[in-house]
Amino acid sequence: MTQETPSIRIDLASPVPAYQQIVAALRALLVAGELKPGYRLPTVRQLATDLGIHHNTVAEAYRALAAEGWLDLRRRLGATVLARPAPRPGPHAKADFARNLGELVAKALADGVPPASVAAEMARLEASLSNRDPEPEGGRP
Amino acid sequence: MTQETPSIRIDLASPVPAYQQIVAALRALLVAGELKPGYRLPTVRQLATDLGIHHNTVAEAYRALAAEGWLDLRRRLGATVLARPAPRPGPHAKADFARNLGELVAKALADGVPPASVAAEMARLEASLSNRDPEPEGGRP
DNA sequence: CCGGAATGTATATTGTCTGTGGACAGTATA
DNA sequence: TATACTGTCCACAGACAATATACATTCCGG
Repeated sequence: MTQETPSIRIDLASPVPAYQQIVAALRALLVAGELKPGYRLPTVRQLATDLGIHHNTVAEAYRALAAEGWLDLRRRLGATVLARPAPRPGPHAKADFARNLGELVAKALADGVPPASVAAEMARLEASLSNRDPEPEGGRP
Repeated sequence: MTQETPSIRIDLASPVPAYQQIVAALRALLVAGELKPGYRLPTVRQLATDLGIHHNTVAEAYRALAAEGWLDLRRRLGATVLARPAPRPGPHAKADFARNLGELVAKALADGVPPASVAAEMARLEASLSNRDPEPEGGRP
């Protein structure tokens, strides 16, 4: 096929809903620029078969991403990645991130992950934040 | 009163369950060492009143923390913070943290939080990770 | 020693959410 | 135009969250 399917993995045993896992995983790829505007995602039935879930569950994830402005959903055309300008942050966006980050780190430490590993992972992400393309050029057809 | 109540805030409108918010918030305080062994947490009814929820919801959060080894629950005595050794990390602990961290950062960027702010918050936490007490000494009665 | 109050626990109930099944509607292609 | 493919809608079963209510246990005052 002309474009490789984005490698998504979800954990059906996890308490976090499947469609939310799909949203989080795809959004990470979108933010990272691995899914550029114009990209065509797999059909809901195709991705559902790959993940072993119902196509309606994938459809709900796609709808959530479309509501965020990432995707354009059309019948027969599938899901197309849009060029999405970064929105103005809401009043709580930064504070919410800080709180969730603190709780996530606390959870990792409580699970026994060495503090050095936690710090290293954050430092790795910081580095990748510096190398961000400020304006990704449009993909070619 | 002799010991200040830990300041916990939960968002009843959030889709994440209230008892999980309590668990995450208290665990962050426990990991940070702000709640030392011997500390007595508010009673389930007291904290429930403060948060505007049912006392059974707080009790469920306390039970979850007790199952993790953080608290000792006894009738009439309330919840007492225990000295909890860091467990050996499970096989997926580190990888799970890395994945969740990446998705959390992607969410923040998608919400419009400036990459510099995201990096700064992570750097701030890294610094606090260096200043950790390797072995907190037992509190005195 | 006893009784009441305080506190965590157990059970039942109600509403919400998640995932699925199946039918429907729209669109590109032959 | 006919057909196959694709996203959408509606209804249902099961699980989960939060509550109401009653109970069991423990401390304290007399």
